[in-house]
Amino acid sequence: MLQTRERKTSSTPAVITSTADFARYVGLARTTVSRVLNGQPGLKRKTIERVQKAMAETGFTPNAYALHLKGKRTAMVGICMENLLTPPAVRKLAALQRNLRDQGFTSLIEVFEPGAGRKVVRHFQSMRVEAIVFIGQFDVNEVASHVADLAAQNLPHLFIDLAGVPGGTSVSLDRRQAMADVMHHLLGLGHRSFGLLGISGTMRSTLDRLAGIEDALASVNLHIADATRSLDHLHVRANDFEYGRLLARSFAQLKERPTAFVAMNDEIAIGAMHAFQDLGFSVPEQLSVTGFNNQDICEMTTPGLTSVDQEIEETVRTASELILTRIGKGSPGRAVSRTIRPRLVVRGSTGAA
Amino acid sequence: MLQTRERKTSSTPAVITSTADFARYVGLARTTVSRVLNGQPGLKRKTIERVQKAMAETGFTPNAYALHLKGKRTAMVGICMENLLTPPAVRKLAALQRNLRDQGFTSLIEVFEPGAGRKVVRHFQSMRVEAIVFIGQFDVNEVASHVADLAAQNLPHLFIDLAGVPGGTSVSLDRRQAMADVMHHLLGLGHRSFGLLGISGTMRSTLDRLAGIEDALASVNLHIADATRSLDHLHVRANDFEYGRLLARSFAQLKERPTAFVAMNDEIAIGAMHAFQDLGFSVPEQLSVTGFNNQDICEMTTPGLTSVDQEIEETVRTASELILTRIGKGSPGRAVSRTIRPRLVVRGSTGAA
DNA sequence: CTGAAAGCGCTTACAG
DNA sequence: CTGAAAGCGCTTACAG
Repeated sequence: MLQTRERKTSSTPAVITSTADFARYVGLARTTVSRVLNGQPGLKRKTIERVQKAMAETGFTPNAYALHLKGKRTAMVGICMENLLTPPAVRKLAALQRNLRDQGFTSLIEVFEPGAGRKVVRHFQSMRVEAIVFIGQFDVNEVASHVADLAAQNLPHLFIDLAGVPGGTSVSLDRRQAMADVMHHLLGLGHRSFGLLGISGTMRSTLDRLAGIEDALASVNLHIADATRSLDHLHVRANDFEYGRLLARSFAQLKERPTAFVAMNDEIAIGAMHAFQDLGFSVPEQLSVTGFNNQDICEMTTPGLTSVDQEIEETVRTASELILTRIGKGSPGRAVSRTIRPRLVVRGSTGAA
Repeated sequence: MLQTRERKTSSTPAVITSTADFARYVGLARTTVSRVLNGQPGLKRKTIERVQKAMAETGFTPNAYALHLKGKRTAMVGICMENLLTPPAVRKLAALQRNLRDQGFTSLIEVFEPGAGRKVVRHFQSMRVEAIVFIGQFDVNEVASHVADLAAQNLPHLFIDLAGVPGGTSVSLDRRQAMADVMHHLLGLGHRSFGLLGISGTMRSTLDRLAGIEDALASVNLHIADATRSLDHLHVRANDFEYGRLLARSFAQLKERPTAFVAMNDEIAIGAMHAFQDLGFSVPEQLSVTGFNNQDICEMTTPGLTSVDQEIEETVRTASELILTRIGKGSPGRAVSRTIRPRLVVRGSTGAA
């Protein structure tokens, strides 16, 4: 009793780091304390209260490392992010983290840089996460080797937004369909010549988009090489708004200018639309512009920006269900690719050719 | 040897979960494997290679929980986020995570919901993080109790963007100065009547902003109650763009309309500016608008939006240095409040009254 | 309720 | 290089 008093009034009480210390502090056996901490039956209410009071006083928390060593589930999921700067990716992260937390899981979040991914995956494995989720675009070959590793470790994984990884399970927007929808909309308005803004490169998602554009053009007997034009090679992509602006200025100087511009994302589209407007072109009377992601800003431009909604809620809901089921089964299961249907949102930035 | 072969060719090899299993697989003693894993000297190159090959084959990772139980540092920092939806907060998170990772630390990221914060802090403690960083605005009283807890546990903490927590160490933008700068700019342009957009409530950061507004007005003998007007109570804040739009429409109906509008953030400012323009007001000829955060979009509106830059790089650099120093010392140190000087960026949305 | 013991997966001396 | 042993902080029977 006296000892306890002294501790409490001491200005720098020794920090309690183990149940042994803590049991001594409360004046109970380690075993008893452990039973209280784990809510086991057959304890006097007074004992329980004593322990709870002491926890509040000392701020003691049982060491998670010892707990999990003893076999308690880690209830952790590792999340590999392409980056934390792309708004739609962060929205997916936020939604996923909320879903996982609601089911009692903690998220370990790491940015997964090209080439340094192995380190992240290893770290997640050493933390004995119960699953790994990848959000964003990654190099398919690099990531395929991780998929094999994880399968060998019996660890479920899931790609959000990256389809086509051998052995990979994924939930992703049907970008091919999305671009076909955009193109059909523009073709229906009479456009036959298209400027592509930022849609280039070898990333899987870009190839999917180009395939969708090709599909739609083929349906009216146009060939993508004839009907589209890209000036992406002329500028460096840093700030997307600025990139869109630069691309638009270059397109404006072209002798045979496309009548419709299809952008990689909303930022590039808005940058381009503003640049065109500054140069005296009226949108959509003289030219049409489309974005991608349907962010809040699309409502804020004049005219509003036609864009594609990713249906993030549905994507993340599907992803959460999939991964939680697999965690529950304790097995990665077989590779599955779920596809989310995009939604074209038409606004004032697109009009008749 | 035969046994090893069998394992390797078996279609579902038993998952190796401990150094004991692994040592058996390689055909070495546990001690030897452990020494290789920890890069200790005095080992034959051939032995090292054997172990490395086996690691690649099996994907085995030593259990982090056992490592840390043995006394290895966790090298983890807990980050409590107000939310993952505010772009500047996420940018701070991204920068902080990068800085920490460069120093060998892993970030545990959790959203810290009002009232449920204790759970997050406890979880971080149980994971034996070496420090806890809070990013964003929180209830000062709630958070003050955690500060006391952490001090008792000898755990360093840091608030990014929340000053004024008793016992708290913080790095934060001088919002009072920021708003004084904005107001001096507008006063210099001849404005004497101001509409406040979204600057209301009892959060510390809001009080700081109002104090800055008051300071600037006092310098020209104006009283804040006379010179400013808020209509925040008339609308619900959900989508900030939309909120700005709604507020502007209400202000437009006022008989005595302010000539300058000072918004909580860029989104509200842009929403308001667009609404005013739609109603036929020209900006900045008939009225001025200012934002806050200086996001990329500020360059994208017509006219460009005058805004305040948070100097995120400097903020996060200061924060990283502070927290890493304290982790290094293994002690929370005494409460310190570092202040970051904001930078007013003047664009076309502000002009003479 | 107490107290002694075993064991989770590691590392680190220690003797061979 | 091997092998046996101790110990990190827990939980869980087990005997009292």
